Amino acid sequence: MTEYLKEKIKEALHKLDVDGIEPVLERPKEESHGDYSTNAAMLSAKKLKKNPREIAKNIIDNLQLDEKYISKIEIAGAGFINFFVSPGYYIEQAKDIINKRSEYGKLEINKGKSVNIEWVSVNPTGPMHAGHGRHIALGKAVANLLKWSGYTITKEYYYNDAGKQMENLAKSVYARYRQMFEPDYPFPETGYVGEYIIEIAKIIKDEYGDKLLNSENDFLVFKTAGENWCFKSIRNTLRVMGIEHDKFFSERSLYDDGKIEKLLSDFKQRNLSYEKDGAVWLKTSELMKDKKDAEDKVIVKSTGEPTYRLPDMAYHIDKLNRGYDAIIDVFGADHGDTYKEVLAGVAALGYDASKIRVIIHQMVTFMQEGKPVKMSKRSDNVYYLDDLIEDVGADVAQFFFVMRSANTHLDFDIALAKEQSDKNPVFYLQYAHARISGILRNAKEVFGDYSKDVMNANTSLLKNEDEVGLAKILTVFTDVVRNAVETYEPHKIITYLNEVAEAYHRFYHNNRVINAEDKELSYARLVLCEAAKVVLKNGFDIIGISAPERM
RNA sequence: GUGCCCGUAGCUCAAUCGGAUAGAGCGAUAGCCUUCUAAGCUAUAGGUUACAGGUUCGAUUCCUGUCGGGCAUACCA
Repeated sequence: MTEYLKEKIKEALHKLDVDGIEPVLERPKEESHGDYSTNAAMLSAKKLKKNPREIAKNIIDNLQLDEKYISKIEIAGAGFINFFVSPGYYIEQAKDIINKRSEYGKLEINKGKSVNIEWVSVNPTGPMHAGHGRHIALGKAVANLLKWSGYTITKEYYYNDAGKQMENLAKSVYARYRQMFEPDYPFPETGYVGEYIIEIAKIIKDEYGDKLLNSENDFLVFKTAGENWCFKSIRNTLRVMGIEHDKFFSERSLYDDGKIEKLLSDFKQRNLSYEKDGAVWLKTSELMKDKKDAEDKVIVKSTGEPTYRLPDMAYHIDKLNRGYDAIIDVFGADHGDTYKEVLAGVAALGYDASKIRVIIHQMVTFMQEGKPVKMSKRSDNVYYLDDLIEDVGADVAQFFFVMRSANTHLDFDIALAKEQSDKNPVFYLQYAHARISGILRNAKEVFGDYSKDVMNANTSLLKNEDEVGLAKILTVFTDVVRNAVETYEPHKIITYLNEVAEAYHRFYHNNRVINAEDKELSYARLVLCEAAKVVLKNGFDIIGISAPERM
C-alpha cells in the first residue's frame, strides 16, 4: 500500500511539473487523519509558490486511485493529504498473510546479495559475563533482520588468539596448577582470577599430574587447555541463546598467512607509516582529516608486537577480499572510537571501506532491587551470562536486551525479568500467541479440520472496530520490517509487536471467535486469528524468541 | 580537557528522512471472570521533551551554547 500510494502521488506531482521531491508517506498517529498521510503539498509549496492547501487540491485532482483501496481523501491542517483506506482492503489482506505464512514480511531488497556479520568475538579467556548479553542478543536479532531483507548471510566470530590476553590466560592457569602443589606460589598481578581457572588447572593436573611443574617457559599446554575450556563454555552459552556461527576466524591465522607483514609493508611502501621511539606509527592524523585532532597511532609496539589495529585491518581486508556485498560489525560503546582508525587504514590502501557498517551499542547496567549490580573482574564477583539465563530464561534475556534502542544505555531490571507474571513485557506478547493457539485448538475440536474452509470464509462479516483495527495493524508488518532493516534496529519490531498483541487482546475480549451456532462468523474471525498468529510468530523469529503454543 | 552516545510521565523507555492533540509498560486510583487462557480488558491521573538561543509553515527530532550522566581517550583488544 505504501509503495502504491507513493507511486501514485509521484505521478500526480509529475503532472504538476514538480519533480525531484520525495514525498513522505506516513501512518498518522491520529485516527481522524486517515490511514496514510503525505506532506507532498507542503514540500512542493516553495517550488510552486502557492498555498500548500491549494496545491494539495491540485494533487488530488491529478490522482488516479483504485476505489477498492482508497475510500476517501481529505486535505487537512497545513496541507496534509490524508488517505482513508477501505476497511475491506485490510480484511482481505489477512488471507494473504495466511497464505504467505513464514514468508510474510520477508523482503527482497537485498536479494541476491551477500552479507557477513561479525559479532560476539569474545576472546577465549573465560566464560561470557552478563554484560556480553546485549551484544550477543543484538547481533542475533540484526542477523535475523539481514536474513529477512533477502541477504545470504555469513555469521562470523573473530577471536584474538595471538595477543597478550591468551598469554595471560596461560600464566593464570599455570599459577593455579602450581598452587595445587605449592600453595604459596604467587598468582600473577594481572591474572584472571575467576574460579574457572582453577577448574582448568584441575583438568591439567588430572591428566599430567606433577609433570608440568617446571614449565614456566613453556605454557603451550596451559594455553591450549585454557582456550579449549573457554571456547567450550562460550559455545555452550551461544547454543543456549540459539546462536550458531558459520565461521570462526583466528587472529593467529593472519600472522601465519603472512597478512600482517604484507599489510605492514604496504603501509610503509605508501609512506603511511614511520618509525619513532622504537615503534611503528600509522599516520592516522592524515588519514582522518575530517576528525580535527586525530593523532597518529602505534601499529607495532617497541617490543616488536603489532597492536590490535594491524590484525583488525588485515581481518577486514580479508573479509572485503572474500567478496561480500556488505560487512557488518557489532561493537560495544567501549570500541566506539577505535573502529574509525581501522576503517581509515583499510580505506587508505584502496579498499572500499564503505561496505563496512559498524553497529555500536551502549552498555548495560544490571539492576537488582533498584541498585546496580556490581561486577568486578578482579575479585571474581562476576555475574555470568549463564547465570543470567538460568535466572530469567533465554527468551526473556533475549527480549530485554533487544527491547531498547541500541544507542541508549540499558538498565536491565533482573527482578522484573524474573517475574513470571503480567508485569513482564515478554509475556504480554507471548501470551497473545499462546492465546491464539488455544483458540485454534478449540476450533479444531468444534469444527474439525477447518483450515481449507477458512480461506473461503466470508470476511465481509468483519467490520467492527476491533476486527478492522487488528487487520489494519497486521498489514503494516512488512513496512515495519523494512524500517527496522534500513536502520538496523530490531527494537522497532518489538514496539510494533506490542501493538499487535494489544490489538489482538482487545479483539479477543470483545469478540467471541468460536461459536458453533454461527459457523460463518467463526470462520471469518478465525482468519484474523490465523493471520495474527503468523505476524506474531514471524516477529518473534526476527527478535529471536520462541512462540509458545501454551502458557 | 577532547571525541562518541544519551537526557522525554514517579521509574524503564517509544515516537516513522522535521509533521497534526508527544505514546507504551511498570507503579498509583476505580471497575470487569456462569462465555474460546484474567499472564487479559476498560477508565482516570501523570509532561515547559534538562536549560537558553537559532533555522522554518512546523522542532523531542537539525544547528550553537550551558548543565548533567555513560563510554573512550594505552606501545590492552
